[in-house]
Amino acid sequence: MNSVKDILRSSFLRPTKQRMMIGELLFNGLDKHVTAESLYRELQRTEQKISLATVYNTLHDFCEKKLLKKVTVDSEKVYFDTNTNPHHHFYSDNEKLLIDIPKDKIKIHGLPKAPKGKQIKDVELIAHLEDN
Amino acid sequence: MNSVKDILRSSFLRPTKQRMMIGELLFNGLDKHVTAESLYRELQRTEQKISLATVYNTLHDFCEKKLLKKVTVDSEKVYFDTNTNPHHHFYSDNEKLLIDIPKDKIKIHGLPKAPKGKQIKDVELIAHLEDN
DNA sequence: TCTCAGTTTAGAATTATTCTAATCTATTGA
DNA sequence: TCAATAGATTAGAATAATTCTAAACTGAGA
Repeated sequence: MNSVKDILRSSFLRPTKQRMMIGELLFNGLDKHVTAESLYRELQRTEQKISLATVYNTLHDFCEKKLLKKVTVDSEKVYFDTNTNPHHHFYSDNEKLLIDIPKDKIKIHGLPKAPKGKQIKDVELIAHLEDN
Repeated sequence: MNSVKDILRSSFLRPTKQRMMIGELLFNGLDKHVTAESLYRELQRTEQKISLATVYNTLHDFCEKKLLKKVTVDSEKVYFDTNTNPHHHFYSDNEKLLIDIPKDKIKIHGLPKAPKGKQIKDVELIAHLEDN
């Protein structure tokens, strides 16, 4: 089985109560987009209280270990995506809502090569939505 | 001639000293990427002092009038792009540097249609760079 | 069980940005 | 040209997301 404890272990993160709690919420198989704030609020409802600082620390630790992907689509806050495979997003600026677009749907042609001394690390495509 | 004063007038913005100064710096024909902070620093060097609040106000006003385009690539700060035509970007996360990619270079195929009730307003592609 | 490096925490600090309320000024109509 | 006023500018306070700090805590190996 691929328990949260195993996930943490294989990323060399000590499976502390707090990390376990956060892991349970995030790694249940479904793709999720959370912010530090939204996750913190969700955690508040449980009995085990976790500080906001720990939520930030944990999200960053998970990111470093590639268990999460940081998504910057809105200057107001940072989203963390449990889908770490390459893929793209719809984003509704109004509702602050992120929706995944599977990578294989989209084909990008003609990307120029990176400037000297650089290489392309990641291509991010965001289709901004508006109401119609 | 297409002076800054004319640009402001045709956007129904009163050509005040401050807006003129900022316009002179931004609309000299070259594509520029600025942040409120970088523009403020640039303005500090001139004799006419402008407050940071005015820089923010002006950038937002220019944005509303489509004289600038807001670019969100980094959660730390917001960039404003004098190139308001559709186009894409390279972004070096290390150096915090934005580089334009002309739109016609890149072809995007297979974009799914927007969710019900929504339409695509704008497609933004960011190729993140790393050193090699 | 003991120890300690790694974690968590509250609260302070920082940073970008927005707000507020007072002051100033570009425009317009007389 | 001038006075009135709507729109702009400003300093500084306020806000919000995030990071930092230093002290207290804890999981895991000896």
